Amino acid sequence: MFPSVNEQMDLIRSGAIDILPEDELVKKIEVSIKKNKPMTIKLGADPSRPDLHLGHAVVLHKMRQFQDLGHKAILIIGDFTAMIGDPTGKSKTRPQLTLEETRINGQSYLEQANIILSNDRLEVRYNSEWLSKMTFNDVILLTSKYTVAQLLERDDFSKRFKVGVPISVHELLYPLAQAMDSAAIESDVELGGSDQKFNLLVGREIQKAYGKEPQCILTMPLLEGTDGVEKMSKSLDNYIALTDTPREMFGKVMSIPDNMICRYLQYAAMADTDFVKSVEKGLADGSAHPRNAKVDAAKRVVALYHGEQAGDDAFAEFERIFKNKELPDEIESMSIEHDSNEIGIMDLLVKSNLAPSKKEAKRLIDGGGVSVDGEKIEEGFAPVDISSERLLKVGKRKFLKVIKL
RNA sequence: GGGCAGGUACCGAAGCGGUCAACCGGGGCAGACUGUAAAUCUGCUGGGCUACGCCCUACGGAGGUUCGAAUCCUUCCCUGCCCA
Repeated sequence: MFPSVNEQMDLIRSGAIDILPEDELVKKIEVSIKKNKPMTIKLGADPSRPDLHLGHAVVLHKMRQFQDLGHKAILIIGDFTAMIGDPTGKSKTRPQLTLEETRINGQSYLEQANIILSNDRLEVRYNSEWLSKMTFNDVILLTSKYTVAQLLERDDFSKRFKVGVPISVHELLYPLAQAMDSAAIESDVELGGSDQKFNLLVGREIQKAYGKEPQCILTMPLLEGTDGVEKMSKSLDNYIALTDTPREMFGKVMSIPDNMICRYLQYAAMADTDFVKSVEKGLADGSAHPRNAKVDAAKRVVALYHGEQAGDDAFAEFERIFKNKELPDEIESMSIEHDSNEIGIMDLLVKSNLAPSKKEAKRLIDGGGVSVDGEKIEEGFAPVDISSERLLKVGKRKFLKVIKL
């Protein structure tokens, strides 16, 4: 039924940062094989940000591997915890979501996660199921199992504490709430990003405190965003969404710094380890050209989510636009409402949402970034005749066809 | 409850009566170049106005002093530290 322990461990180890404790995991797998019973793998999902990106995908792919090995995936949608507000991030208090909103977001999360996960052996649970039922007594009981000092061990808590950035009590409770999830579903393994290590380990302790078998934890690296420095996140706008179009995906991968190529090959394109190593070597000794390596990585990422053909097409399009400075295949069009046939270029840019304000439009024009039908606009008040279709270009990659409605 | 230090644009951080739409850094955007939406260099980075000038809104909130405030005073809110 199940692959051998070694086979399983090889796959499980690939790309992981920490597996704690590893020998315990080996034992769990042995038992699983002996009893022919799948392990329960937990992954918590935060439904406050409904757009999944390649950063989330790293751990989802790991989950998929467990599924492929025959184990059972449980996706916990943190609808309850999202209602309280996520503590990660600084002093900003997140807007509280209603239960309804979290459900909608949770649904959207699920749809996107399904791009990667298999539908077999997948269970979805909402943590309000058990967390919302807890009484204050239950909370006291839970919080008595852990100490302030233990909670302050968490890196970001201790840093914030030291520097004097406020920490609200409910934020301290967050790891405990998440740990409750593990106790509730009796997970064997919990997956997460490396920043989750602390929370995952709390899960172990709380499971023990509630008389359950403690879970093992597995952390995956946090993929850097397209800037190559900060971790990928929506708020930093350095992310590649799972639902990005092939063209966007390709372009965004091409925008990563060269030193991120191998990292992306491994964790964004999910290329196998040997291949990544060979590219690494090639780049180091100069036998591989960074641009070509990056193009290859970009193609692979697009292929992973849109198919191989899409990868090739995206490459062709990229060459056309950026190397040959030609026009993209398809350009969106927009009808503009206006009284007369002529409209000032600044107004046109604002109306077509290519600039947020006329000031900004002016800056773009002054900077030489605006052209109409291929001709650079030099003057802010230049009139544009929109009785027939015009091609607007702003910057290197914003194209829009406009015509009077 | 008491004492102290703070709250400035997307973030960090100067400014402490006029020359402040606010130094500087990061980020973002645009340009040049190129091997790419890499790297490097340059410019821009509140809003309105046919506009290299004028006007409006902005420095936690509300009042006040002043010809004039982000800068001084009062009060309120928020945060951190120390003491209880």
